Amino acid sequence: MEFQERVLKEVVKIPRGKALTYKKLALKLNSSPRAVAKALASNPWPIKIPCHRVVMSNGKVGGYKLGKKMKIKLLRKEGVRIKMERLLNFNNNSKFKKVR
DNA sequence: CCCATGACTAATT
DNA sequence: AAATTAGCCATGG
Repeated sequence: MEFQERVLKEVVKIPRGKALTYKKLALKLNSSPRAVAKALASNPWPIKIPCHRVVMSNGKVGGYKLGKKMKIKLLRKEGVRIKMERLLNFNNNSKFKKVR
């Protein structure tokens, strides 16, 4: 199974209004955050796959194929609160970052 | 096969 | 607190 496919399979599991970091994805896939990011950057279906729910480990939103503006807009639309490109309530150790 | 390139991170300055 | 630096690993040339 291709690496990118493994990444996307995980990404689709992220619930609405929540976010996962590149790092956590990488750990789960025994890879590196950079490799994960690269896989998402070449995401063939930026609409179908919710890759906007993958953020940086420091709480900043990180990049997006269609631009940060769009990424933030999508997250906000799902109820995620963001200030200065940074997610709020980014302080828990649960599997997914709970926001809202 | 070798090398450069990132939607990144952690440690250091 | 912001900027640099050194690792990271899948991918494409």
